[in-house]
Amino acid sequence: MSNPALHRLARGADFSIDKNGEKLADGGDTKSRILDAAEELFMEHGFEATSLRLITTAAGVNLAAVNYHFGSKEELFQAVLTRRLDPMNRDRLNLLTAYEAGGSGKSGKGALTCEQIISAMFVPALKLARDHEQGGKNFLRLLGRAYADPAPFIREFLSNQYAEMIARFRAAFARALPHLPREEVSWRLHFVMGALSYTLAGTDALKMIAQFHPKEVDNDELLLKRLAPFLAAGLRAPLQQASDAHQWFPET
Amino acid sequence: MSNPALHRLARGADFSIDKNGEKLADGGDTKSRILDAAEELFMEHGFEATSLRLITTAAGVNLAAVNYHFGSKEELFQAVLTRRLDPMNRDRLNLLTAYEAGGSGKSGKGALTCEQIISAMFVPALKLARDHEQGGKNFLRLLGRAYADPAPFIREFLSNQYAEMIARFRAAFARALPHLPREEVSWRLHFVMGALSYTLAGTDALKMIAQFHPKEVDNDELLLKRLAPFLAAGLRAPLQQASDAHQWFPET
DNA sequence: GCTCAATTTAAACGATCGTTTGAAATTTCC
DNA sequence: GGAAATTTCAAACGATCGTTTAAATTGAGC
Repeated sequence: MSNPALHRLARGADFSIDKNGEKLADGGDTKSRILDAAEELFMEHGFEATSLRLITTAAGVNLAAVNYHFGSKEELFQAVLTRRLDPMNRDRLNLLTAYEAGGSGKSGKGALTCEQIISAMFVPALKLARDHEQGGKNFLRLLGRAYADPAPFIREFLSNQYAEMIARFRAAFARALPHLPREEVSWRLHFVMGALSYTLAGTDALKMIAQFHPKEVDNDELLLKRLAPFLAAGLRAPLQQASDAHQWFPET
Repeated sequence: MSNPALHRLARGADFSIDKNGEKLADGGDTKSRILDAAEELFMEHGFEATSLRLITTAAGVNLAAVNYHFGSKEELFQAVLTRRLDPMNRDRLNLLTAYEAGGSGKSGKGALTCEQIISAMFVPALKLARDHEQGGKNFLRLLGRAYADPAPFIREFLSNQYAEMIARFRAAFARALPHLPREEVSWRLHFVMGALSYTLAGTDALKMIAQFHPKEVDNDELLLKRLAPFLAAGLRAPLQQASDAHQWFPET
């Protein structure tokens, strides 16, 4: 076997705490411990500023374990994202399919409402924010930051991961908003995804604005329940005519 | 003089191209050349992934010039942000003051419309996107990415830079939307700033969605003219009642 | 119990990082 | 034009990075 990255066959061992109980190493096998520690540290410091030594120390494993089990630091980062992003986007597609099969849309035959489509996007993210005790919320913030990361391998990875979901949701919004040109629908979908990812990632910037209500800062559920009506109203905004553009910005 | 970082008194030399015309070193003195190169490279690769050797080579200056003129890599990054962010936010405040002095608001005595407030936020950003031949657009993308950067010194710097502007615009929105609770206004302002920063930063993610119209991708003016009506509609959305929350998300 | 593959371990690799140093070059001021 | 201050320069600093190596340890199958 020349490629050590191919040795990743799980053995099934499920030990718990470290033998001397020193570190905060989580339960599970080596790969899971690395993924859990990397998820939290990548979220906290970003990809470039998080060293493999920091991750392996927090996970209570040897430094070489990352390259043995995942191949490289970049592949570890992709594995951290895939572990939760893949099921979340699959849930989104399944939810959208279920809504479309129900056929209770109000804006045309077979078309869903904007509220239903937004719900299909947000509910799986909300499930991630609630279900896991701490891993889910860490991941949502990590995902929001990955969206803004300039590293080419991250951008390409996310493009591939989201391609199918984007296509399906753009088509759904186009049916829900038949009066809008296709490109306007694309732009508004972009705004929705941008606001969602930024909101989930921006816990720190949030304190700056909602400084009087710090108790809500880490409540992702309330956050999404405020964001969804905001975005639904934006999606239904009347199309801006070229002759009205002057009301927004001065000429030249 | 014990502190070399205090030697930053401009001499006023304004030479142009490198003596052998090799690099793409911009005109101006050493400090300006460093700032220009750093602005572009920080935008392209992010803070951590951009080395001082890359910056100084692109600027055509010696490696030690950064530490001599700015003190450290972090102080250089803050100088890059301050150079354009400070005038932009001052323009925003002046524009808001001018609108308030005009007193042509429609939603109450002395209150501005959401369109006017959004215009005061967007026009200075739009000016930056148009006026400078390439530096302004580079900076807007850099700023959007700085918003999502987890580095503590970046987050603290931005909080201080934006504190005054946030307070003024929150008060303006609160007067324009008197029926909304103060905390709801804070949330919606957060959504507006998030969508703006994400939109200005996300040129790459944008290609993923608006794939059929790549000619518009780098047209920040058209982008903001589509985003502003979207956000104005969101700001005016009716307040979500607690009894209506079930329409968005399932219970438990 | 032995074998062999899978995993873990300690140690080191070469490369690159931000920063510092002291001397050389340049500019400023009188 | 000479003295002093400022800026540039080549070189090196110690530290840390991701990755690799080879030996030690572990576990499963016969």
